[in-house]
Amino acid sequence: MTLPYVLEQQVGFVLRQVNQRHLALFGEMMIGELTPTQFSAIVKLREHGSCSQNRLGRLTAMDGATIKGVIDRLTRRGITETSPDPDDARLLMVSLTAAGRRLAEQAVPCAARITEATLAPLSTAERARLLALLDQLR
Amino acid sequence: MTLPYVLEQQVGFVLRQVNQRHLALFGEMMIGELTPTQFSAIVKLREHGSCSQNRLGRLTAMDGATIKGVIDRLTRRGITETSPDPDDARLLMVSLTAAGRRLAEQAVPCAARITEATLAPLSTAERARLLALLDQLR
DNA sequence: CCGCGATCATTAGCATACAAACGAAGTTCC
DNA sequence: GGAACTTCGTTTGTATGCTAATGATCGCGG
Repeated sequence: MTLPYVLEQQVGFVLRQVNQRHLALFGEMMIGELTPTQFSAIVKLREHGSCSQNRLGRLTAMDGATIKGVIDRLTRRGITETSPDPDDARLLMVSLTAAGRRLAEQAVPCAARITEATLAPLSTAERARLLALLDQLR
Repeated sequence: MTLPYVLEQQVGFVLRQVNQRHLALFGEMMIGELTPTQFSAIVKLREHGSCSQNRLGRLTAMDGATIKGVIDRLTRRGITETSPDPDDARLLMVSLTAAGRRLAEQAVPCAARITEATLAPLSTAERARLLALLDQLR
């Protein structure tokens, strides 16, 4: 006797839907037309000051091809800027512009509200439990 | 005094990474070059026999534009086939081909193993807890 | 039976994501 | 000092996934 396969109870399917809801909330609530990945890059640049493009990708869990597209779009909008590293000709250093730093200041509290909205159905204890469980699957 | 904003502890960021890991496992372990969304469509067609394209999208949590691309690719590979509904000229009915049904039989147990691999770090009780928590955020 | 709103499929545009392949540039080891 | 390996950035191709617009069709109310 085999357990039935119920798509709606599979972790991958549920994960995709939870992610969809979070993405929708992010799209509604975030300022400056920032996407979650663009916001991640900005946060890490704010912490690290300046960073090579690939290293920024590792900090934000994006591969080289993906982070390049993200930085290209942010740079086109004047939020980030790039320059070659004088000591290592392979590296493309990325940093926030002044406008990017101003945007980051406003975006971080906004992102905190988005996290709150995403987790709204859960109590404080449940939120901690969820994060701890997800962390093991990372 | 404000809590610091730690990107790595935000539910959206963790969710994206867990999803990445699941997608990687899916890519390694699934047969027939099926992606998670393609597999979802196949499972639902197997349950429902035949289904309009948009309704299939609702069953699998994909919007009209996305499900169309998925079905186009499956049809191009001979896994699904489409036909107009004789009673409602707006509908495009989608169903599995014989090859699609054979593939579905093998893919479902494979998907069960992928779910198992994704949840491997958790105990049975933890898995149930995680699913219950995620379900509330759907 | 006619208009109006709803549904359906399609298309275009944008933004992730990953794999694979490439050349350029470092690093290590003999 | 040179070969082998690694890292980095880039490009190409494929697959989601969303929004918005479009046109066809359906159902309902008057």
